[in-house]
Amino acid sequence: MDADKIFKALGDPTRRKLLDLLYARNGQTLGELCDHLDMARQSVTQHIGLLEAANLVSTVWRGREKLHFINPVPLHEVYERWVRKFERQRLSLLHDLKKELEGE
Amino acid sequence: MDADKIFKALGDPTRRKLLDLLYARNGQTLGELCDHLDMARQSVTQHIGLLEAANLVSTVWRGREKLHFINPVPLHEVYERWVRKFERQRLSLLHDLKKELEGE
DNA sequence: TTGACATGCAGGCATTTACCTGCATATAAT
DNA sequence: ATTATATGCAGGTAAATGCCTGCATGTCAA
Repeated sequence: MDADKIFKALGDPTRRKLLDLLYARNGQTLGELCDHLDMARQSVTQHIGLLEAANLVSTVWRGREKLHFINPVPLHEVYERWVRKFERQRLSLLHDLKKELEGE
Repeated sequence: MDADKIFKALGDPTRRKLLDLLYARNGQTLGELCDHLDMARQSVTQHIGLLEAANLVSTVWRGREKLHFINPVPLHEVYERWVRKFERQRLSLLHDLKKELEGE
């Protein structure tokens, strides 16, 4: 997994909205996705390009139409590497802070 | 939670390394963190500023030293909103793709 | 076969980002 | 008191980013 591409792809509201749009209905065409976004088609294409590069979206051509599908695998990998790892610290944080404030 | 700040904060290798450094030993000072990074102190300060803005790192002053602590809460919120939501689609993706390739 | 439709490609511009250097401030140590 | 240490603040630059417009290509439909 390429954490850099994944997080950068997710670090933009338009691209997160694209994921939500595909979550609502998977397999939409570029044009359909554009209908929900207030920007030029080419800008949407660029955003989708980053989502594809991060492997968050896969596409299939059907005639002249390009269909878009969510790929949730990278999200899960992000979870394994960047969320789960840090979860065990959740409860200890306050404790650490207090210790430090008391001069340890 | 501010997804934008969180993902943008995570979308940089230096900042992810900072989180890993703090995971290895929580409560490090700025100087200690700088020792592991090959860039000017001020650059590290800026990176930490973004991590703080995303609430991924909390700091405490002890005299002239600034101590840094991971806050894993935003990561968990990211998981709830951006990973868990999409997990149920994991198995259905291939099915969707095949359906589309067959002309639905 | 001609026109309409869905998309790609190339390039241009303004903003943001990631880095730097130089100087200032506050705390600790001698 | 004076010096050393830890950090902040201000500003400058090059590269990356996000948006656009104009034109090209390939597919469907009349």
